[in-house]
Parts: sequence; C-alpha cells; structure tokens
Amino acid sequence: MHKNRARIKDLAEELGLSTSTISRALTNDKRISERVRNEVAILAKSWGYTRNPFAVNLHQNKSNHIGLILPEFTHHFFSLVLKGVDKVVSEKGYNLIVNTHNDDHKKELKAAHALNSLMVEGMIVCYASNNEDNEGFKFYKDSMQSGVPVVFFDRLCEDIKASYVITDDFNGAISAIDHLVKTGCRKIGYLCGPDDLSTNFNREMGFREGLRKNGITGNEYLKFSWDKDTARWKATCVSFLRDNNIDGILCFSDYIAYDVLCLLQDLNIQVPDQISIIGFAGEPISTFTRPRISTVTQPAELIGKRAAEILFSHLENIDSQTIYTEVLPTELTLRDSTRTFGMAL
Amino acid sequence: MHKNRARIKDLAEELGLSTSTISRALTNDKRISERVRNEVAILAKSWGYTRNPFAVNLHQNKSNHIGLILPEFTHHFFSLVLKGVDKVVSEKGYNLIVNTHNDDHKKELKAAHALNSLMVEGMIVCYASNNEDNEGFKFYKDSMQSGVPVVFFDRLCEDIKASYVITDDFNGAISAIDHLVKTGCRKIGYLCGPDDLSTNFNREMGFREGLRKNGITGNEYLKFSWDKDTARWKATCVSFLRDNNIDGILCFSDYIAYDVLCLLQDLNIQVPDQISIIGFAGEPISTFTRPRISTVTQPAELIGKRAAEILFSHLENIDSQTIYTEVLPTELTLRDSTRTFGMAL
DNA sequence: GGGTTATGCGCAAACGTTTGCACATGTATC
DNA sequence: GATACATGTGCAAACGTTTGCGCATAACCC
Repeated sequence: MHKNRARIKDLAEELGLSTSTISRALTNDKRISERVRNEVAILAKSWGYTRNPFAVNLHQNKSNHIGLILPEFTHHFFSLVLKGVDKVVSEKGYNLIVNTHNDDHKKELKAAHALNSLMVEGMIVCYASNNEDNEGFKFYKDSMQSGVPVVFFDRLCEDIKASYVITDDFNGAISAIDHLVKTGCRKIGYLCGPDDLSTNFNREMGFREGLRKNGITGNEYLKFSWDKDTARWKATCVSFLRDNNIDGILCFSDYIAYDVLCLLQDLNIQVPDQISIIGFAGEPISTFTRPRISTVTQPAELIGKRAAEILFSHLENIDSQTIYTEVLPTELTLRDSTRTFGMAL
Repeated sequence: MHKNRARIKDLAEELGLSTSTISRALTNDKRISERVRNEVAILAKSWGYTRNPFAVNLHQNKSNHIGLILPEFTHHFFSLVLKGVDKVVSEKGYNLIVNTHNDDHKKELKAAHALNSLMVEGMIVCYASNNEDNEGFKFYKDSMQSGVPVVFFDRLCEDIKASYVITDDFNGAISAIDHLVKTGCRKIGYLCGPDDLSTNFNREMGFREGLRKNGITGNEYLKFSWDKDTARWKATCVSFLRDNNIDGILCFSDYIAYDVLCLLQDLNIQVPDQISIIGFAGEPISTFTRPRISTVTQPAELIGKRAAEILFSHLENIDSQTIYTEVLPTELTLRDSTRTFGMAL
C-alpha cells in the first residue's frame, strides 16, 4: 500500500514552491538556485522521499528493467550466470527480473511474453534445449525489431541473428583430449549430453578434432549417447566402456563424469590408473568426489557479466545493427581423475 | 524502446469507440455488449496489445511486485528457496525482484531501500548474518507500518516482530543425536557454524537437549567453534577430536561435514566405523562424497513456498496484525557417514 | 404517450512525474 | 532610462490507464 508516501506535490506545498521546481531541484537542474536545491534535498531526505517509479516510467516510456530467462535457478552454472548478470545490471542502476523455463519452450515463450509486457528494455536469454519453436524465435525477432535487444548465452542457435555469449566448447574439449593423450590415453570415448544442445555438439566436435590432431584415428565412433533415464544409461554405459577398451573419457558435464566415476568404482576399475575422466563445466561436484574430477572449467559468472555488458552496449547504440558473438575461453582444471604426466605410459 | 506499442487509444480509434469502452471491454465489464467485447478482444490479440503496466500501476497505486532479499544466488539452499518463492509469486500473477547482500548488512539495507523505491507490495528477507543493525530493523518496521509486509526466513531475530518461516533446527539436531546414540556413539561433538546465526544457536541447543534426553552427560563442552579461516579451523579441529575421543559428530552444515570428513580421511580414521558424521541441510554435496554424508535435510523449497504464501496472506488481510512463526520439520536422511543399527556397540 | 427502467457507451478527472514554454524579477549595457 | 540578458520559478500538457458519473436510446408498463 505504501501509505503516506510523500509526493513531489507534498514537498512543494511544504516549501511553498511549485512541483516543477521540486522536480528540477531533485535532478540538480542548474536553473534552480543552490539555496533552493539544498532546501529541497534536505526535506526530501528527511521525509524519505523517493520518486514514484511508475509515474517516471510512464512519462519517459522507459522501464529501467532488464529481463533474464534461465532454464532454472538451482543449477550452479546458471546461478553463477545470474550473479554475473545481476552485478552489471545493478551497477547500471537497472532492475533485474528473472524467469525460468525448465527447458520447456512453452514456458519459455510465456516468460518472454511476461517480460515483454513488463516492458523490459532488453532481455538475456538461455533458451529451452528442446527449442525448435519458431514461435519463440519469431517473438525474439519482433522484440529486437521493436527496439528491445536480446542477448543469448550458453546455447547457440543458427536460426536467430542476435548477439551470443558462449563458452569455447570446441577448444575446451580439444585441450581435454590433448591432456588425455599426453598422459597416455589411447582409446578415448565421449559421453554425450542432450543432443539438441549446441554445447554438446561443439564439445563433440572438439573431441573429434582433438583426436585427429593427436593422430589418434578410429575413435570417431567412441561416443556414448545421452539418456535422461540414468538407470538405463548406466546399464548400457558399462558395456560401452568394456567393449571398446576405453582408457580415457571426456564427459559432456561434471554430473556425467560423476555418474561414470561411480560406475567404474562399483566395478573396481581404478580412476585414473585404468581409466582417466575429464568432466565439463567446473561445477562444485567435481571437487567433492574422490578422486576429484578434472574438468574443463567454464567462466560462468563472466558469461553473465559479458552478456549484460553486451546488452547495454546495444541499448546505448540502439540503432546500430551490429551483433556480437563472444566466445569465452575455458580452462583445463586438473584434479585427480586424470593421470599426471609422470605416469604416462 | 518498445516502438509502435499499441495503446488503448489506438484500439479505440480503429474501432470507432472510446478509450473507456475499450478499457472496460478488456476487463470483461458486463456493461459492454458481448459483441463489442469480442471485437475488442480480437483486435487486441491481433495487435499484440498488452496494457502499459506503468499507467496501470500509477493509477491503481499498486506495483504487482514482490521483493526477495537473499544472502546469495549460488548457495544451493537459497536457490531452492528462490525457486519456491518464485513459483508462488508467479502463480499469483506477481513479479519477483531479487536482491542479494552477501551477508553485508550495509548492502542489505541498500537492497531493502531499492525494493522499497520500486514500490514492492511485500518483501521476503533472509537478513545478513552480521546484523545487529538497528537501522535495518527500523527500516523493516517502517515498511510494515506503511502497509508493506515483510516475511523473514531461515534466520530468526528476536528484535523484530514479524512473520518468520524457519527450519526446526532444534528438533532436527535432536533427531541426529538420537541416531548417533542409537548407533553407539557416546562422545559426541558439535562443530559450530557462525555464532551470530540463530540457526547455529538452535542446532546447538538441540545438540544439548539430544544428549540430555539420551542420558549422556558431560558432553556440553564438546563443541568446536567456527572459524571462517578454513585452514586454521582444520589445524585445530584435529586436536579437538583427538583430545576428546570423539566418536560422533554433528555439524552445523554439510560443508563442515565435508571438511571434517576430509580431515579424518587424511588421518586414516574410518567413517563411520570409528567416527560417525551427520551434516545439516541436505545439500547436494552430501550425496557426492564417499562415504555419502548423513544429514538433517531442510525443506528449502518449501520454506520459500510458505514464506511467499504467508506474505500473500498478509497482503490479503492487510489490516490484520496477526503474525506467524512457521517452524518446518526436518528429515533425517541417513547415508553412509553414520553406522547402521546392526553395527551399534 | 408520459413515466420508468435497462442497456450500452462516452466524458473527463485522476494517478505522480517531467518539461517546453512563459513570466517575473534583477543586473548589466549603451 | 530604455534595451538586452541572465536568473529563478510557475503553468499546463503529456505519458496510458481506470472509473464515477452522466447521457443517449430502446424497451417496457400502465
């Protein structure tokens, strides 16, 4: 309700001035004498006056809101992105409104509509993985056309021309393969993630290129498909590893790395002595397991930061058609699920 | 910018009607004929019309915003609370604005002010742990006085009369002690968390009561203080455990449980055979370690849900002075860091 | 056919700001 | 002492809605 909230009018009456003078005094307009500006400032402070944002927004046709659409809150990667976005957005004096879609593109579209009707000035989006939804793409295009820029992150989509901030999954995977090879692995497999994710595609491409440049051939087929039914996945993964005599594994995620680690430990297969494992993302989980999981760390918070910065650069040059694709480097974080160089061969 | 955004006026001109008719038609006012209501609905849809929220909010002096203040985004517990709050808030057709304070009460106060100037209709707050800040308390009191209810969660503070949603830390700790005793532990220690947290206090009280009711005396002093310098903490924790011949540990958090688990493994002390460990919260980490950590699980998402529901009940009875303190039950989740009953004694 | 009632719609004010323009002083210029 | 200019302030419109009130028209009653 905000009872008794002071208005400019109240300040004006108290000081025997007009509302225009108060308004100008509050914005430090030089046309108002310093004496009056001070008086106004003091009274405003003592009354705890703050401008009614709705009146301001209505008048200026400007919301000061930025919208963010995430798959979910509870995934550490996304919460770091959120943190990065939030920092930049609040530094700029904007407010952030966050929605989630749980990888349901219907919900994503609803979220985007909701943000639009809140008149956000720009949107940062990680779209739903199962998104071949032209309706959604059309919405984002319309949004950009009408002067509300959209920056996508994490997942790349060819169909929609916009700015992207993504991880260098390709080279990240290559660096992982490099390390596996250097520490003696020869039969290296890739444990896929969801196949509608551009990140999965790029990591697999990096996996292949890594093998090629290291002169390891015949491994192209050593990939094991994702299955969201973990039990089923585990049941078949074992034979995949055995049948192919695999001695090194690159995983789409740290969670998959954890699953396969458990699997191997159940079978009494030594990690990293018999099989090396590298995960992807640098999630906390990778530090809690034993052995700790080596992983390709993504700069999650930086992704959020850069996405927000790029969004603001669009806002500041609203007429420019320039778009950016920013590919942020990964870092290979070596822990205990890979061998050290000394152990090679 | 939202170029070319349709207004009621545009719809009115197109249909040769007045803005009042359009407005009423859009809200399904029965005074408008069904024929006209349909016409308007169809045109509005085809033009993608949505009401300008600022005009509406200004007119109705109502923001449709709820504010949430969290310590941080990246802690799993808080992201679950956020999820719970978000669900309820969006179901109610409200928008959520989230701020964080990183346990800095200066930042918390700023966040609260920011939410206030956005005219949120209510706030859900987990305040900064180092908060003896009367300025902040005064702010919340003023907020409630002026018709903007505040619901606190997780951390309890005697100084401010408001609704709270907290975990039953006391009984949660008792259930943990019960289990430790039943499985044969006799020298049970408590590893404290930050001592300015009500949660820490209540868990310690439960620890004591658990010992008392199980007839275990002389353990009152078996608590080890928190130290945010983890290295220093580890260095002294070992002697605490040794000197007291401890065979069972209750920890303030799962992270502390993890730390002590590592410590014990380094010393080649078997968990749970020689020492049992129980953590607190039910964080993901407790499932990734080996042994997996038994823990007192908190209903994090439910906490968020209830906090939001209570907030809305305040909004719906804005004149009522009733406040609620909701204490949500924990669940003892037994994993591998505690012995099974068969192993007792 | 005069009076009442129901139906469907429009006028205009209000919400709290900002801002282009105008106006009233005071001061400097010739 | 008239002209120009600077300084400080106020008037009123505008942003897009909602809504109390009032006004037509039509339908009904007796």
